[in-house]
Amino acid sequence: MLHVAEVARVSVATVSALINGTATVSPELSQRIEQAIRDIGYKRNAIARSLKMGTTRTIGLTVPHITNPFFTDVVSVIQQAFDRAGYAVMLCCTDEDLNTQDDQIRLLLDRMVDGLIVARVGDGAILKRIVDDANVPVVLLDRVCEGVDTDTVVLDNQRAVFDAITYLIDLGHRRIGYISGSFDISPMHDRMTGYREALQAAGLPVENELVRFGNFHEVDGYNATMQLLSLHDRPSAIFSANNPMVIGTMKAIRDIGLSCPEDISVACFDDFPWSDVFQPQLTTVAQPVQAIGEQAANLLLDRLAGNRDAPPRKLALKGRLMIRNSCRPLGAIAQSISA
Amino acid sequence: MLHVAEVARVSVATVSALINGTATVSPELSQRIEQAIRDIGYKRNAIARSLKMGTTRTIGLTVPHITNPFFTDVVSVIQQAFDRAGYAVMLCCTDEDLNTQDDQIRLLLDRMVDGLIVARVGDGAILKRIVDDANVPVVLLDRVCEGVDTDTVVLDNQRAVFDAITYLIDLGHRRIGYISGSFDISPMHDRMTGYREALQAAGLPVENELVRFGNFHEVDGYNATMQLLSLHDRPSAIFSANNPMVIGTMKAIRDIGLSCPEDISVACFDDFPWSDVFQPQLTTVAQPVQAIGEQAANLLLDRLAGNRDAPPRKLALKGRLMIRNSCRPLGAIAQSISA
DNA sequence: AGAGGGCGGTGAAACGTTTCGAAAATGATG
DNA sequence: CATCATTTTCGAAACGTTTCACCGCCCTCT
Repeated sequence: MLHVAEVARVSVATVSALINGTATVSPELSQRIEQAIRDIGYKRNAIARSLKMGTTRTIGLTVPHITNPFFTDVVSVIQQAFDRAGYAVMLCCTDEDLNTQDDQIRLLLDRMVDGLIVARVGDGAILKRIVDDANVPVVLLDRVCEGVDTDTVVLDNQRAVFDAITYLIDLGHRRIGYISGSFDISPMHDRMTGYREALQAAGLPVENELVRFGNFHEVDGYNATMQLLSLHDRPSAIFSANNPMVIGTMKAIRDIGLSCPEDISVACFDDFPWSDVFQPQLTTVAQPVQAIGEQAANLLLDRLAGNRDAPPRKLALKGRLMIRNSCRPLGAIAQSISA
Repeated sequence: MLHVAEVARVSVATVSALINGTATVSPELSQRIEQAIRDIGYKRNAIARSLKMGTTRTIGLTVPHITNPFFTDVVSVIQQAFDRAGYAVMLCCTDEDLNTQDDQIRLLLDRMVDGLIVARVGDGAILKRIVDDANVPVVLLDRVCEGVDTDTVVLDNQRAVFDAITYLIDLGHRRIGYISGSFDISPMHDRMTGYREALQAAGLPVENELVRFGNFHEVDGYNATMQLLSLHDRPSAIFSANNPMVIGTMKAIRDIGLSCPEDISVACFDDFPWSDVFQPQLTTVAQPVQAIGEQAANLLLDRLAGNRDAPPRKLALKGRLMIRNSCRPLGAIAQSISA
């Protein structure tokens, strides 16, 4: 900029004024400056600008796994939204690990991101502290966090699973296996509650042996399913509370020599692009990923636009049960249908 | 830092020296400074540091679509690699659009990223100019670029498709439909060449009506497949040169009332996590995503470590044909198998 | 005892912007 | 033509670091 100013024979203040339109500069000087900018190929240094302005026009986004199709889609939507608004987004994957998450949030905060969208991992205590003394707006995505009172976008997980399990019950299933992720994130807790309540509402017992826990990965779903299928009285249906784990479920079913839906019905959380192309077409709870991503982006953009003092806004969106052919009717229901 | 210096009754230079370990500071002062840092909750401002140092420890990464599972995986691997090295990564999705790509690369360059990994889109001319006058190392991913002479990691696309088509031919297929993305990116060109050469090597004609072009999206695959299937003499197999398009292919096959592999065989580029769980299990060309991501990261990290003058390095990795059950033997071969 | 060499510490310049108050130029008015 | 108001331009400080040249000080060696 100094160089431009010299070539155009003006002061740097004038160049800055022209570039930012913060003051009127005469046509004559404008032209000289613009010419100089072109000649030199000048590009404004956003780092220096950020230092002075105290804003980077960059936000941080952390998700547990980008390969989980839910997060893939949400990241994609959020990236587009901020791109439109002229923001860059720094992406971090925490790999469901608490320490990694802390490090990454600190990394982002160090770099003076203007805001943060976090699909958090683990206990919220550390996150709360980090967020409190960093003075940037934060929106929590997918997972609420006790004690962190900030904008939030989540799914109504309890209701969504309630509906899915009720659907299975209506099909005649009585023993329904349930594979959960660990309880330290809210959706897993809420989904489990939905499972329990659906059973109770139908007068069915909640049996501990039918509930298994895994760490969100395919292999966990595989192991959990193996355990469920080797029960003395095995379930006739399995619901997996997350998407990567259901792959393990399907592989376990295959490896044990059973088939879906003939021998066992399967449903899971999170839709994916291939779900209605291959057999079996998986019955899933689809999250409104577009809406979730957009709402999260909007909440943050609104804060960034200056609306700092509004009370925290909590959005809970509705999931949608996508009924396909991976769950079959059982018992009396099946007979009345085939009759 | 000024504040810390005051509280610890030392100069800022000493604080800086301690934090960075660039000079020895006496145990006494060290302790006072560390205490002050804790008391105040001081965090070094990475922006000011970047301005002074001329490095941001941030890299830019642009991909056409993060929802394409190939790019999802590669992004994930790259993110992890740079995370380990203490770099942040800014992610941009260009949506296969040239202008978007230009804007985003400029955005990244403005923000003074230390390096760039680009899965480019469209013609390389503008990219070349942008990259030339920005003075940062660039590695090209997945797609080479005429005239831009820089580090590159690609797949040996021609060979990979050659093998896949040859496999179909060996199964007895003679009329093989081919759905390509547009030719302005190198992989599509090379894959097409592989298709042609495989046919020629087998003494088969390359028929124009069997080759269709799309714009990488599911809907393009759908339309192209519809066209292929309504040919007077329709192909017995279809190869899709990209992954999202094959979803369209499968939907078109279903909608037209055919089934795979009984009526038509299907294979495609890019493996995905569900490919061997559902029916049909798709035969795919798997790219070594882990290696591709790591190599790209390593090339860039090496440049960032100071190795600026080494001549451009071009890596071509091998794909792997994952044979599953979406392609069936035909004619004499089928009979000899069933005999 | 004086010279030389490390060591620990500091002041101040520099990175490339934005911005504020003041100065200069211009135009309008009496 | 002097005065005032308005518009345009500018100088310099500031943002929060790093770094370089320099300065005491103490130790060691002749």
